[in-house]
This record gives sequence, C-alpha cells and structure tokens, in this order.
Amino acid sequence: SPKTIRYRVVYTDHQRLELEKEFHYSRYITIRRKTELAANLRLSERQVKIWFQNRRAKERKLFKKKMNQFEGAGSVQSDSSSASPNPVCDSVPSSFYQPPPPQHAPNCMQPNGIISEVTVTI
DNA sequence: TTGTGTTTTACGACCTCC
DNA sequence: GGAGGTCGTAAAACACAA
Repeated sequence: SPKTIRYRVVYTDHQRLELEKEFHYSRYITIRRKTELAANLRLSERQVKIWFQNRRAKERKLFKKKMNQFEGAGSVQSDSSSASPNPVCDSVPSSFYQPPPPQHAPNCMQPNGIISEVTVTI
C-alpha cells in the first residue's frame, strides 16, 4: 500500500557493512548468496540485487572520476613536475574496475570460486 | 538555520544471453 | 520470455560551508 511505503528506506550500518563485505568478496553476487544475504539482513532479494547494481555504478563513477583526474593531470604540460608520473596507476589497483562477467554465471559458484553444490547425476 | 552539493535507495527503459 | 546487466534519473537522507 502506498501509505506505508516510504520512497526509500535507509539501511542500517550492519546491513551496509555486510553488503560491503559481500561486495568486497565478489562484485557480482550469486543467486545463492543473494538469498542467504537477504534472509540474514531482513532484506528482499530484489533489494540486495539493486544494492549490488548501485554499488557497481558507484564504483564505475569513482573509476571515471579517477580517470578524469589522471587525464586532466596528463593534459597539463608538466607545470607540476613534482607530481607522480602516473597518479592513477599509483593509487588505483588494476583490478579496481573490471568489465562485467559473463551473464548467468552458474549459481553454484561461491564468492571464493569454490563450487559448493553441483548435482552430478551419473 | 539554510542553501546546496553529494550519497543512498529504488525504479524504468533498454540490452544481452540462454 | 525471463533474469539480470547498465544507464539515467527521482527523491530522501546526509554533509557542510556560509
């Protein structure tokens, strides 16, 4: 009912922390982990999915910001030669931004890459 | 305070893959 | 077709200088 639905809720620090931990583990959550996390945090699976989408968008935004800073510094002809020759590469690990994974990754994948539940029917 | 810029949830439109 | 991806955006919540 629209009366009870607020435009958006503010997640608790605990919910944010757990979501961030999961994101740190893997930027793309599996269906299994999404289900577990949603139950643990008292969120809907949709909320968890949207949170990960927004979190990745934030990361991309930060990455673009860094790149713009780098290009801006690079375009200026060494008026500040004391700066690092490659400030972005110094501060941003190469794994900071990664392209999306193949879609519909197997749901049996754990964040650490271990396959936990594969029903092998031989 | 308050005006303003930024961040955080949430969604729609559109796309890709199976 | 459905699920989930990005992109753009709305609006609440927040931060913070003036």
